[in-house]
Amino acid sequence: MTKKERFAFVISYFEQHAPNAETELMYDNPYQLLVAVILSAQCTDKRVNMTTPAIFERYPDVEALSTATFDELFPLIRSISYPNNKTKHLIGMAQMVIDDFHGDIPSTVPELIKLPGVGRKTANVITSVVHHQPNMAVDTHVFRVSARIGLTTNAKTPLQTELQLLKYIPKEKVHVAHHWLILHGRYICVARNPKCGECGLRPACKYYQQITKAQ
DNA sequence: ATCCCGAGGG
DNA sequence: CCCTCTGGAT
Repeated sequence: MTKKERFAFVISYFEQHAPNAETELMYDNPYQLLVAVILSAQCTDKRVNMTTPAIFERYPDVEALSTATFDELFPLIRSISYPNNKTKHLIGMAQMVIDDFHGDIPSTVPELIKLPGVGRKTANVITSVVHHQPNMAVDTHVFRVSARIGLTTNAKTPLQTELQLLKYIPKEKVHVAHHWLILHGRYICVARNPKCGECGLRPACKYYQQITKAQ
């Protein structure tokens, strides 16, 4: 099976059997999405969603967040990963948006990456979800699932995965493909003991071919 | 013990 | 390239 055929199978499969999410990041606007994605690093969506309502109530917009103090915000973030870093990042992000971007959340990857706490993955999520730009955010799920299936070969960094995926996924499908891979990784192609028995991608999956061949 | 929609710094 | 940050679920 060529790589092109593999991509075609995966895209076709997901178009007919789109995975549905049990929990997803909650947000009502770009500001809330940016905060939620910054908080989501090495943390489940469910846990992020437990913290964001209080944050959005206390800091309803980026200007309010820019005036927050560390001691005020920290307790609201205390129960998720890296609360120290994330508290500093959120306040720094809000201040930079106010000072350097006139209070508007930037809409391009190079601008977003300048914000504290915002790396390539987060920038790709914002531009993809909010502005429908054909950018592929590569998180731990997309990285693992793509490698297992064989959509990527020898990808050692998220950037390599991103570039290899963009080469074969039509631009208009990048956004939805990102979501497919995330959800597939979260519920089926999990890191430990992937549920190959429930996976419809078996005919196109390199990992499944290997483990069945080894029997 | 390993993983979760990573980022920043060396 | 590496390391550190660092809480909760499984």
